[in-house]
Amino acid sequence: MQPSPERPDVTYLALADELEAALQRLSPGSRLPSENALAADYSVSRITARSALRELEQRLLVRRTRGSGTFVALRLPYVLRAGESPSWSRLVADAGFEPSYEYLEIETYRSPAAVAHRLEIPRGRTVTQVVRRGFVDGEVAMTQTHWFPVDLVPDLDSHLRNDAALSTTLLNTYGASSERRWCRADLSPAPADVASLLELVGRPPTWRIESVNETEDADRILEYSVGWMRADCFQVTLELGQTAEPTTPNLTVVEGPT
Amino acid sequence: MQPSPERPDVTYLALADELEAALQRLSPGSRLPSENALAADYSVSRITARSALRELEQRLLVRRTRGSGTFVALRLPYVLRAGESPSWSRLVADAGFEPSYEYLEIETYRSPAAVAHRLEIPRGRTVTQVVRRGFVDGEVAMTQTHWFPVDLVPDLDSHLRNDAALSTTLLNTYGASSERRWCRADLSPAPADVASLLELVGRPPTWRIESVNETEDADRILEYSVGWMRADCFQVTLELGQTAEPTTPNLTVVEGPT
DNA sequence: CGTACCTGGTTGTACTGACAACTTGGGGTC
DNA sequence: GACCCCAAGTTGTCAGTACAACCAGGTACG
Repeated sequence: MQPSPERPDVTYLALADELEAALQRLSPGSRLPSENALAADYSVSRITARSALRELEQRLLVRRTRGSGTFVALRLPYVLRAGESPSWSRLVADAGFEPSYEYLEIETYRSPAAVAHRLEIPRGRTVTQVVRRGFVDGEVAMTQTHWFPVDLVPDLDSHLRNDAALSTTLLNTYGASSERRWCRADLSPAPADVASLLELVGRPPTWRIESVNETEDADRILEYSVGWMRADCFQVTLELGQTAEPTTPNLTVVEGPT
Repeated sequence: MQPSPERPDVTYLALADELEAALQRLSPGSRLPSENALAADYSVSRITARSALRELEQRLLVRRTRGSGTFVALRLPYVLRAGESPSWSRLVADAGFEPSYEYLEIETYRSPAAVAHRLEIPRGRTVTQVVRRGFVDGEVAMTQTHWFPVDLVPDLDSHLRNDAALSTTLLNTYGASSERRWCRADLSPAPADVASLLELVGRPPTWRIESVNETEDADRILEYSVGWMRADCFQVTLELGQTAEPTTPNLTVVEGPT
């Protein structure tokens, strides 16, 4: 019927492609028809409708929550580039959405060896560990664990109660502005505990971002953090060098020679 | 029974976790028991066994091929770092495996605007397009499309027939050594045509890597390429700055304060 | 007015069964 | 020896069914 490219002969993939096309007109957060409704509309079994929705979920286009429904995913761009240390809340706010945090734990204790090494402090020195979750528009999107040397940021606990934003707290309270010393990002299945925090069933791929920030004068390490971001919430892009503007032409489609 | 952490109460996830633990002892390429065998061994239905294997596939741990079986995935590290332009075949060879290429198309035609812009040549100038697939140990792992200005690399076609390795052809035939000017990587579902080349059913996550290489003297753009890599074949990592050695401690697991 | 409960709707899991599509290896034929 | 064909084994798809887990909104009750 449609001038669309060859639909696959597999029912659920054809349905997924059709739904994907229809998704373009919907705004993030919109609700899709239920599995039963789809099954009835397209005269397929619920199994097939489910498979199509799972395929869309794997394409990071929709987000499903049990008991509630299937919703168009909100996916924010997140570019990792040399020389830039973006603030997560600013990034979300710039995209026009409301960022918020939930602080799960703020504790001070003796640093384990791995953390001390990253912070470049003697092993056993006390550090403050902060575990938090970030929400975009009320939906869980990421979780981070930060470590700070206590002699640089004492009583972080009480300050965070007044001001939820970590970076502004650091700046206002301690005058500490952080620059990124290094960071590393990869895609790995979230460990079970992280998957639970991110409300992910199973262990689908998530972004793991590990970074070390130093003080503005590059004198000491201010912060070491490990974060996990839902791949269906962020379109993470890694850039090296001065790149051209991004375009997504169908370049791999062979164009006819002329 | 085991001192293992809390197994989920969901049957297929528990089975997936059990199989994942067992996978550690297997070498890449090994074959797992068939779905029917697993169903019988663990007294579950084939549906449940399938779900567990699909979960492992989503964790990028196994690779399944219809009619053949389920095999332990071979996942090579692929690090993107400033100042390094790794050759794909060397990377694979260094890991101790046999890289090989299949050249799908080598054609010369007038450059479309998007490509000309990347190559920094006037639009409509002739370019040579090379489409190839890369195999690791006989399994499809990636596909790339390259574009070259023809005045820099004329008759690429005939030279590639004698020497399948693109980079050595460039070096030996044209004396052209390439340095990376920039590159960009992100995770996106492969378009239908790419998914077909990579033998992926549906459109699971794949790495999209776009890069521009310049001549050694940084005088001109030698090559523009867009590649797609199977996420279950490569553990892509981006590193910015001088990073510490990678460790994967369970850092997000809250350690008791002392 | 606020809280607790219930109820309908939605997604998640699990089972059974059947057939399709594909791979691999063996055996037969030329 | 080379080639073709067939059969067994394996994964992929689709159907129907049932129940579990969870969410949200409305209702009843204190």
